[in-house]
Amino acid sequence: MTTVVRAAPRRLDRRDFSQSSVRVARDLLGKFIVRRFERTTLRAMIVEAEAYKGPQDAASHAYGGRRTPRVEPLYGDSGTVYVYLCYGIHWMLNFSVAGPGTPQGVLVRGILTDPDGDAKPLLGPGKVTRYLHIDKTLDGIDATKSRHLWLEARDVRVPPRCVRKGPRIGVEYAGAHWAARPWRFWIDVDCLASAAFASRRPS
DNA sequence: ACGAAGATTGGCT
DNA sequence: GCCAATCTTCGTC
Repeated sequence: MTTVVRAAPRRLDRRDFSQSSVRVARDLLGKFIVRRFERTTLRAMIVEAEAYKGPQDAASHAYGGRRTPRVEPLYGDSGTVYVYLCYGIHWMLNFSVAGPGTPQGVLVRGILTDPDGDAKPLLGPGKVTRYLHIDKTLDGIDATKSRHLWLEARDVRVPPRCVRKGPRIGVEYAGAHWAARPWRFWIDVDCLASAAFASRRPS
């Protein structure tokens, strides 16, 4: 008889969000978003995320040190939630990272939903927020403390060989150089599935 | 006060 | 591949 040791979920804390945006974007792969509202709890695994570097990054809302009311959450403490409306239709979910006063951010672009064990990929930042019921009311909250939205590390191992990276999406307006930076990270879910299968077999 | 643009998505040619 | 939807935000006048 085998015993499966399952670690308790660990809520991501200030330190987890305090690294550079590129590092956090990579590290958020395989982590879970937990969203609570009206006696409902939704959980989804992050499978795609993008890094924005702030003042130096022409694709960032904080480019050139821009500091308007909208982007203020980016300047907040690590783990502050930044939600904004895109094209008047879609809410974008971001986390401020790299420390207070440093407007780096990570955009969540894709999740794996888990309704009754039937995991299904939801790719696209607008689809992510629609599924999780995320809107402006969550803008500015602290994800390390909130009862409505936080992140968890659970028993999911993401083999490095299953991680892909490439240019960010929809930022051509920032110019070829910044649009080409490989700061979008995602999990090859097929690779992850076969890795999980392999780990269950004797070596 | 005005207007252009946007870290997207889905539908149609 | 092209384009409309939809509306807040912010630069400019």
